[in-house]
Amino acid sequence: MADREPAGSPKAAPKDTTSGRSYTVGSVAHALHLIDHVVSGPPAGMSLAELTASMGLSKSSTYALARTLVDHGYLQSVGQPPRYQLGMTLVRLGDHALSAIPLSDICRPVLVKLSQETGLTSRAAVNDNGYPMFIARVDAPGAIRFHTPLGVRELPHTSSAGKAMLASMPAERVQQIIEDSGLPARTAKSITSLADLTADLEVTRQRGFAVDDEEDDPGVFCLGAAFYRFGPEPVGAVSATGIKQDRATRHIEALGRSVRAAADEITQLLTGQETR
Amino acid sequence: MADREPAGSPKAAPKDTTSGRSYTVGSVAHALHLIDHVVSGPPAGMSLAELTASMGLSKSSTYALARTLVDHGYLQSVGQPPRYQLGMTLVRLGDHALSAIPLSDICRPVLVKLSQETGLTSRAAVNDNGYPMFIARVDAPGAIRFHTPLGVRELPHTSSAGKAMLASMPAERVQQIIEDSGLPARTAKSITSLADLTADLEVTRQRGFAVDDEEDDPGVFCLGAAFYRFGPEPVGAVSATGIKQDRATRHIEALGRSVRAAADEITQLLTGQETR
DNA sequence: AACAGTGTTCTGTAATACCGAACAATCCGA
DNA sequence: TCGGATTGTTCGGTATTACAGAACACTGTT
Repeated sequence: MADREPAGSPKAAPKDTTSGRSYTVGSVAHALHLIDHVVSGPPAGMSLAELTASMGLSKSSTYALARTLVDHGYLQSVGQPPRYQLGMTLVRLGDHALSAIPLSDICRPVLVKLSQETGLTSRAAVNDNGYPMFIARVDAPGAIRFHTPLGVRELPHTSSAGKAMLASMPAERVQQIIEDSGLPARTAKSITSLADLTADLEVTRQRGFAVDDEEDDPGVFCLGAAFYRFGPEPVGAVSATGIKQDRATRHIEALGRSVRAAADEITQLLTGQETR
Repeated sequence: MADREPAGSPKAAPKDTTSGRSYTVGSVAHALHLIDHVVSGPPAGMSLAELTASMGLSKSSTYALARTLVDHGYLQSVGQPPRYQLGMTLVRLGDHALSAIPLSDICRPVLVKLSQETGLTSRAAVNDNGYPMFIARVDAPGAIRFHTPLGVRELPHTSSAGKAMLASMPAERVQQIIEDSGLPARTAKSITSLADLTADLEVTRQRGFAVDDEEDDPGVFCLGAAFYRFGPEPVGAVSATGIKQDRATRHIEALGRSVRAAADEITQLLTGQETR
């Protein structure tokens, strides 16, 4: 998020070489921002005019950037007048990047089973310095599609996967992680004090799984459990997500046991056989 | 495919402003090529020195490009000395791009069933001007992992998905597609003449599914069937992939019926309910 | 220790990414 | 049917900056 220009001044800061240089290529940064804007734009895609407005660059420059990205398949322009949306190259690269994480392949069949058992959307995350970074998702057959994209990190203290991982870490490490992330409130129910968090983690340990009761998203309910390979530091966590009102999320104990079992199965797969 | 430079001349063409300008941003193109090199490099990642060698740029320029990509999560540098590999942003973007294609969500459960029935890796592709562009993949539980990334196009005449789609197109349209793609031989068994292709498509029509018998990859066997929405022009195709020698690929008729049934089921889902 | 590799930082300059304006091609409502 | 407003595309000129090259820091090896 710490970026160069908030697209405020049209002429850009002329001499920002104050102290330390940044060693980044400006036009490339512009291009990647362009992609970001397409992502956060409407699904139908964005017109050049819209992109130009959001970029803070001239029309012709935006055009050249978009052309370059289209030429390489990072964007595709559909229709006439063209609307820019994400291209197939990104699908290819994302798939490739995912396949480099053997964990995602290992987790997927387990998640399929978990979703069948619970009727919920189940996901797996790797431990990214205390943050859960999601690398696999399996939607339940009839379930509502959640907006839970892969490749994103959630907060350690508001997600069930995050709390599941924190619960099996020493208090010192938890504090270190929270110092980095802070305890921002995502909803009214979010945990915002270290004392509350440690209490919640203690409950989590005794219960065997973590609960996120509308702490990250209003109306969304999550259960999570961590899995391991060697020491107590968790490798990652699985989570099951549902709507709070659904009857499927009533029997928390039973669902929690399923999540716990799924995590244990992944632990088994990781420690039993060699990953490679 | 029509690209600027095959990275041949190290200094690039200095004055290519001969007739028509290209309207592309050079440094962005460099950055995307850098990503390409990381993709085709070893899974462990590439060092800066290796990248510099493959890029035809100076070390410092390559460094600046890599830094920029790392800053945005397109690459990640692991270890010390750093090795560059694909980053999580690409996972996020790829997932986002895929989710913009509703077909992929519709196909996945059908493919799961198909893989369970056949024990093969099953995939779904959309019709991209006659080329099959793969948007979903489900590996069979115990199956060998094929190198079949999503987001890539296969050739119309060497893939079972491609031939399945061609088989339900008028001869005129087939010819038009083949004029674009040509009939390059991927293996010794590949079809290389239009006469052979039309004969094969006729067999495909009568059989109800397409067969790729080591025509795209030596030792790899594929069955495919197209699915539809409105007219006869297919929307896409499903395919099941296996190793030629496996006993699983013996009973071609039975497997073909499963593939055919899966495709029909998708057609049903597409025509029955509204996609959106 | 000296060396042969790395990756990182620095400076000048030539190239080019950017802007602004003009052009073309649509889609409106009048 | 016609303007008029909006879109996308093309075109020079100039100031910015992306680039090369060399110097620096760092690590492991002979």
